[in-house]
Amino acid sequence: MSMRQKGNRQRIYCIANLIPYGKVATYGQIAKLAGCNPLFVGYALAALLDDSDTPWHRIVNRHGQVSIRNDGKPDANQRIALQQEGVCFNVHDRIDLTKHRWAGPTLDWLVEHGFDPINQEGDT
DNA sequence: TGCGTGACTGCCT
DNA sequence: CAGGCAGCCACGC
Repeated sequence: MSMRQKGNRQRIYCIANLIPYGKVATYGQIAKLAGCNPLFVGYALAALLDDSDTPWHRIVNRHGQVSIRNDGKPDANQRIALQQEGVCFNVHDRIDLTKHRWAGPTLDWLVEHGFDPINQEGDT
């Protein structure tokens, strides 16, 4: 696996790359999958370049809103990119996570890539 | 070589 | 019900 990197960032990127078109994931969701704090997810994505293959624009905060950068305002381009994928924003500039939230990778994928399935909420 | 920065979330008071 | 605090990886200068 190319994910043998000890850094959680590589994991975060790998998971982020799985987010399908028209779907969004939260920092906490990615964090739990990667086995690290949500804070690191933000840190990791902040280091991504605009030309990165990682669909970082599909990752929003737990309020369903576009993340706010150190500029003091959300990246309008992120919202536009999401809207182009069919993601709708509410009156409060929020995404309906109950409709657009990514269900997450399959258990097979987790095992295939050496992730810890036990860490996931496999409750019934 | 060491320190500060950097896109968040959940629990406690 | 709302606000504040703690968590701890990787990169640049």
